[in-house]
Amino acid sequence: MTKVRIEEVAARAGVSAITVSRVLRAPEKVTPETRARVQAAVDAMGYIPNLMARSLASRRSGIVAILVPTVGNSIFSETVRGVSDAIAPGGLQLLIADFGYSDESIATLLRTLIGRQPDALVMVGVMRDKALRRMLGALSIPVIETWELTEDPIDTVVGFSNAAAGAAVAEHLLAGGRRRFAFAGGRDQRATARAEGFAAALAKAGVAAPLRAWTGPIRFAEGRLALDRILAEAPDIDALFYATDVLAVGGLLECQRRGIAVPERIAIVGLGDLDIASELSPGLTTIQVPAYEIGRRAGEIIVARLSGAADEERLVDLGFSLVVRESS
Amino acid sequence: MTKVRIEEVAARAGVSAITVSRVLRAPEKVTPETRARVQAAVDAMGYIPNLMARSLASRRSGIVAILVPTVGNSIFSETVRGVSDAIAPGGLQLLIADFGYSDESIATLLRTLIGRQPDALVMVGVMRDKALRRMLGALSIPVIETWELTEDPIDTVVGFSNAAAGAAVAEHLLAGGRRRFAFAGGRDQRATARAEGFAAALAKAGVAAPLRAWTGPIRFAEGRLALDRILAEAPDIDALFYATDVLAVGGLLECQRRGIAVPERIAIVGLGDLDIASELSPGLTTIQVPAYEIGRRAGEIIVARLSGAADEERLVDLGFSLVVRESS
DNA sequence: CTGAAAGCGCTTACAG
DNA sequence: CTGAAAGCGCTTACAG
Repeated sequence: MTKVRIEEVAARAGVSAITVSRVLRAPEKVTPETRARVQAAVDAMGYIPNLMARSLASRRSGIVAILVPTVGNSIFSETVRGVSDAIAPGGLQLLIADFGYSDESIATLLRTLIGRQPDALVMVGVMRDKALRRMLGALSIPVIETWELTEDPIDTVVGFSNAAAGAAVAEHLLAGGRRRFAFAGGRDQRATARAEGFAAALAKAGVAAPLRAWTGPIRFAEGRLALDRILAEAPDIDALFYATDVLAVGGLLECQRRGIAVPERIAIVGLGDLDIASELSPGLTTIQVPAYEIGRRAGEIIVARLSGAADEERLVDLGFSLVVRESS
Repeated sequence: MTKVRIEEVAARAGVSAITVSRVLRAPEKVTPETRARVQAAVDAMGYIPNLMARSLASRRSGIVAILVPTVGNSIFSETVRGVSDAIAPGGLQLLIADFGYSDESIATLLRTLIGRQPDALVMVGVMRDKALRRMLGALSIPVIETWELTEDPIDTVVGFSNAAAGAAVAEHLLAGGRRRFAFAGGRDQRATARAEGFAAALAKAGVAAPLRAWTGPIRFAEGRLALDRILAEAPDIDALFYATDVLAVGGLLECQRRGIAVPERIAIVGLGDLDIASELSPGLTTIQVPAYEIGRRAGEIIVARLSGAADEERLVDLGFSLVVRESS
């Protein structure tokens, strides 16, 4: 297939290139007869418009860029799916990049994404870097930060309060009579916020600061190892909050294996409400977060803005909810 | 930020646009002094090349398009990650689209992806539709089909034999003395191939055909429901093969809940070797598939081909392995 | 080693 | 309702 260009379709239909272009983008502006003739030529020749050329000429790329910590199995793929579902009907396409949880590569990735002239940008997380904030703010396209909240978004932020989630877990565990706490999670912004909210609520209640266990890449095994380390260091811990469900499930299963009674001897709480959380016995108490909804809402905001809607709120708090099951 | 164009950078550096372009793409062709002057201008002005214009002029988009059943939590995201890891060093970007397991939307999605002039295309699955096969074949870019095998790929296929995997499970279960079999899974090509391989091996051994349970969207709950239906219909089933681990885990947990002894009363086998398969007790016997490696290899083939390497094999069988744990 | 000209394949803005 | 001209921001291919 030597690629068909718009001029060739036009020649076949006996019209000009602009008319073909109109039939494809705004058919109502063309008489039915012309339209039919052009459409027939398009179909016969298998013409597929070159979107690169269209983007360059129209200054509209039709691309939404999304930057995620990892394009792998994880709760973020639900957010990606939400964005995809929201923008697909509008004919927008998704350009995806992952920074592998490595903050250094963010600047480079962002520049490459921006070079592609996206009509909007979605990122998991809130950008702290001043220079990058300035660069993104100057882009004059919708820039949606997600999965956290901030009073000062670059443009718009869609998420929930990770600190409040941590506090809600602390209050729940305190109400259940727990007194010796631990927190296990990684070093990223969101886990840190959850840990801080958790610790602050505990401090307010006058109990000892939680033991902090650091985890590596998010996998079930990391949750298991964190549990082992925590119990080795402080055997009397009676409540453990994991930054995410994957870790919590690993910890819960390890308890089953070691014969540690949950929730009697130790309460376990996660965050994310993965499908599996409710399938285990005991079921995992967890913070349910609107992962899909965050993406969906981000996508909807983008579609609205691109079709000329005025900016809505700059801060969209989608909240979270504590789902109490048998593990606490 | 009013966008900076290459002409403006050139003016500031006192050179022509082509020289700026060279500094960015082939710096060794420019004298060190000129290079430094241009680079300084680029940095000072925060110039980011317009990749749409570059793509149009160079007829190289730098984009790899990937079509997946769903951009959600699933084993395919490992494949996406593999592709991403392999192509990122080469500066290629990933345009992703999902067809939500709905075959009708594939043609439309494919045309939009192709309109973006990708330098290569990866798809999960093997394309059967004749017209689409012809269209993709005529594209003159690498087209990699994955997750299955076929003697007649459009271009190159990277995967493993789903039928052989099903047969391997059957043989393992037969060797363990099982005699009354069931299979649970969806209607997609891969699940179907697994079911067929499983049934064929059973037929060869002279045992009764397996009971077939159909499942919906892949979730733990679907595995649980399939188990319930199977045992209601045929209480004497002693071996159950699920098309994927998510379903199998759901079934395994349901057995625990209902007090059905695994593997004594019923053996359960999955496919995928998700992290959680080894964390459960009993551990889940499963077929380990090279999900990440499939993507990685597809990406490597693309990178090699785009840099002028001759075609390697058109059929890359990455195999699978049976991981026997306690559930069978 | 550097640059002027032409062109990539569309759409915009203006006419008629 | 339809089209001729100009231009989107780069790179290719050729000169010098």
